[in-house]
Amino acid sequence: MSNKVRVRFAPSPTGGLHLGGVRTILYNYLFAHHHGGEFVLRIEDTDQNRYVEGAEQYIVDCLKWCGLIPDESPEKGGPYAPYRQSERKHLYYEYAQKLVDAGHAYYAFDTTNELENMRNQLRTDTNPNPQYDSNTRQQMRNSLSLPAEEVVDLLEKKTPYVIRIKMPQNQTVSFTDMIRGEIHFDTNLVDDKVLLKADGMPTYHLAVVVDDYLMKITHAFRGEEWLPSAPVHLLLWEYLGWKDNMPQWAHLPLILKPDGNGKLSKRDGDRLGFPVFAMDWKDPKTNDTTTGFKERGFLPEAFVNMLALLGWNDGTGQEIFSLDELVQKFSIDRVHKGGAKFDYEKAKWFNHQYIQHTADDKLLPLVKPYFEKEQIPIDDSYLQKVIGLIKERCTLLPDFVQQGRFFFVTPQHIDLPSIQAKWDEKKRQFFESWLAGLDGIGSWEHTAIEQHFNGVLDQHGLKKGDVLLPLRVMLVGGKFGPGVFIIAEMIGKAETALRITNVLSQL
RNA sequence: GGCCCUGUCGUCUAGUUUGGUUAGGACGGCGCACUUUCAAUGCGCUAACAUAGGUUCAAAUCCUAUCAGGGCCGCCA
Repeated sequence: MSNKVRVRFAPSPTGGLHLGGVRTILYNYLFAHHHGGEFVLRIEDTDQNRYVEGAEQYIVDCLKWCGLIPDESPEKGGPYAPYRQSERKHLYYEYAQKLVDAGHAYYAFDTTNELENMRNQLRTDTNPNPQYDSNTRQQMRNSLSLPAEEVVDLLEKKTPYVIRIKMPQNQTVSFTDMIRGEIHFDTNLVDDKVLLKADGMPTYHLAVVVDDYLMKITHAFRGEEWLPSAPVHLLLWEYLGWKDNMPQWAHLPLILKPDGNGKLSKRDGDRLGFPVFAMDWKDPKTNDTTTGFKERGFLPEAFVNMLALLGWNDGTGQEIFSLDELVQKFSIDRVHKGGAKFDYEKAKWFNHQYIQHTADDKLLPLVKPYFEKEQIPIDDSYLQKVIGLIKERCTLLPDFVQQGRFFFVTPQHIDLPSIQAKWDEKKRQFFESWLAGLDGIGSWEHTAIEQHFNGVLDQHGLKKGDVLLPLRVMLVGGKFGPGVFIIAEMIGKAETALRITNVLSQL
């Protein structure tokens, strides 16, 4: 018997991939690799009404960007293919039927309207959400309440029906969650969930159990919002006779909105100005694009590192981990139980850390597109030097353009007021004579430039602090950037002279 | 409303199993230093055991109750 760890991420391809989803993927990946196991991507596309064009490819792209590549997936295949539930449709009926035969499930013929009527009629202040359960099932139209002949008749007439689980009465269903410990449920309070829909597709409840069994999943991670339906799944594993093969469950804490409380949603990101999806998601119906972490200028390594620490830590205080380190150190019992509010400031801090620790030549291809997008003419080796000079003041990739543009193009907007605040004739004369002597500088290199600059300074009886800021503003356009003589060296003698002359004429 | 989950600085968290810490770290904020601007860096400050009762010489840690927040209650996942 093989004990190989097998986990799966099972998204429904209905839109952008949420932060929480990526974290679930990450924990799956880390757990699998830590234990030398396998990580499976399974697409749960059993709801035909929610089918969204391109959503599956988008998920695959996100996984690739994050570097969390599954061992088995729809595109890659594997020994348990197909990995798309819509392509496994034919498998589920048999199991649903088995459950009916064993008396653990039943046919229900109620129409949508009838269900709605039942809920409306039974709704009271003390019971705002009436369920289809052991209390109400006898009043509904199903193979438990109807005479056997009528059921046969309805089936023969091809009346649409669903198959529901028959929740037992007076039982306590328990299991041990890997991060929460013992959890108990009273079966009287759980409803008869639909297992097989009228269109022949399974619901999540049936599909997750059947596929986890068929795919030999050993550990199942999912969000905490699934906890209430756990007893259904537990019972299904038991009724199908697979109890000994049931995976160990771990219900992950939720990622909460930064302000107030509640689950973090795409809307919160729009409202507060930060991404929630991993990558840009363009809704094919509305054509609206929601910004992703990737396009916002995050490094995938930073994004993944940040997510790993949102609910987990290794107990040492270390915060920066490579993916390999995470694989090595991750353990499910150090996952926090409580939900974590997402902190965008901290997320940016991680990215800043990663930019500092990434070599300039690795940064080059990541930064380059942002310059191209702004149609700034670039030379690779020059850009790489610039990157080295400005990286410490860049938090997100687009910051490089903001911080480095003046290395490539003459600034259009000059912060004149900053110069004018302390401007006088003496300073003008200094700049003019320095300009005139520029050709006297032996090699156009920052130490030589600075030396020459200091010499002229002495002749004019000025202090360095008097003219350095004006010089900076003339070359850069504003009060920012690395050492001013290095900037002069980089942009060249002619451009330096040009910028100074230009600004001088405006003063 | 019912059920389930959770509760340590503003935020992420260490510490809870095996009671004894000035309750530690990080982000943020504030201040200082450095400085040629912006950053970066270094240093410092800020700030928490949800509440109430127990048990105990001693409780963040064990027990009880309360409170608060969250999740779920679809032929969605």
